[in-house]
Amino acid sequence: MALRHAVLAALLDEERSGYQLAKAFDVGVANFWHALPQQLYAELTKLEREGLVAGREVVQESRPNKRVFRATESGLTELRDFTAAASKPSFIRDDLLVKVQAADHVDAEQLIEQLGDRATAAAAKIELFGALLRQMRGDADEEEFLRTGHRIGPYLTCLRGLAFERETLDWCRRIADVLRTRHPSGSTL
Amino acid sequence: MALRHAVLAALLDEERSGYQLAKAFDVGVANFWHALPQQLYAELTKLEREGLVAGREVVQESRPNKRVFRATESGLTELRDFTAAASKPSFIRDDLLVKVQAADHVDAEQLIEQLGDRATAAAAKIELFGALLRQMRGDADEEEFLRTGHRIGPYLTCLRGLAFERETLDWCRRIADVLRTRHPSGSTL
DNA sequence: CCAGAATAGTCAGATTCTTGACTAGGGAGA
DNA sequence: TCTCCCTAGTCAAGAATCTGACTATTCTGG
Repeated sequence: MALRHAVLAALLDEERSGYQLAKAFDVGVANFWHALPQQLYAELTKLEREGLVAGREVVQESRPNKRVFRATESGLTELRDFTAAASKPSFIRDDLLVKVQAADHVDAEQLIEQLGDRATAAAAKIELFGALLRQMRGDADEEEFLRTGHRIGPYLTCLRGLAFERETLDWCRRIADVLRTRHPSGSTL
Repeated sequence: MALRHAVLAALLDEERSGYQLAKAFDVGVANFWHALPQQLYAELTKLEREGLVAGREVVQESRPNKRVFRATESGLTELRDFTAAASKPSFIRDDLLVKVQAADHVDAEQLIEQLGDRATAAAAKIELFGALLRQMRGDADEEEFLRTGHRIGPYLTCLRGLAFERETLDWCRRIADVLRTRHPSGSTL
């Protein structure tokens, strides 16, 4: 039941359309939750029916009209209740880790390649999150922004995303090194 | 479809019962995949029907009998095919991050408390993973173990788990500090 | 002695998430 | 001009996951 709360959290500070949400919740961007467009449109429909978000039609020229949503007072109440309740523990679920778990039994070169792909993706996210953070804090430095800034929630989750991707990048490189040392297969030094 | 591969990966090196798997895939322990007992028993049934794992009854005294499983040759092939295919990108999905995203709109003290809870859990996992790593590498130091060790797959995923939990712990503390600075509410310094 | 935890599973039902397709108009590049 | 991508959504079906309950036996702590 947390998708709805993630959506509410995203609609607190600004109005967004389902399409905009879909882009924010995309795998390549999301820093606090991930979901597919279909889930988001469905959830918005439910949230609106329950009065937790309010929608508004925006007529546009030269592109399709859209409906934008904002969290209502009762949406905020719902989110506060959610915050008051215990958080579920987070856990790891990652294809790549499964492959590494089986590292001693599978093709090392394939694994190294996949670690490289993941590293590339992580590097892209690091760039993205770095830019996002700079944009959010504006002229202030981080300490100052976090002390006095206006809206720090998104900044804090973005910091988490950044740390996570950095960790991913380091780990991928380290593991690839270990595997290369054990299997000097390519011999293309 | 990755649960089956996670199970196969767990049954490569040693026989395990569903019950043992269930404990290894528990939220508090899992370092490469998480699943509930029900899922694991169901998956084992399917895997055995498809010949990817082989089960064997073990009669026990003073406790219920059990069935232990091991990956078969065709299970290993399946896992190799899985390794050859591209990995799905990993993503974040965490209640606590949703709450932090909404930090500017919810009760700071509750948030700080939850960050503390998560930090405690992370510290416990750090202990656990540290002990696991020491046990796996035995007398060797890490570099040596990773160069010459026998089975490094589980070690590598455990390293990832450890790094992740350390990152979680640091982040929780940092965010709690930030929130305390902005809301010197308790005034119980 | 009795309660509760650990071992070792099973079943049904609901919810959530993913896959894949489909509509429709406008702008940009080859 | 033709095609592809972007905006902005919708629908259906299936797979994966979670909630919650239920059966047995044995060992352990109070």
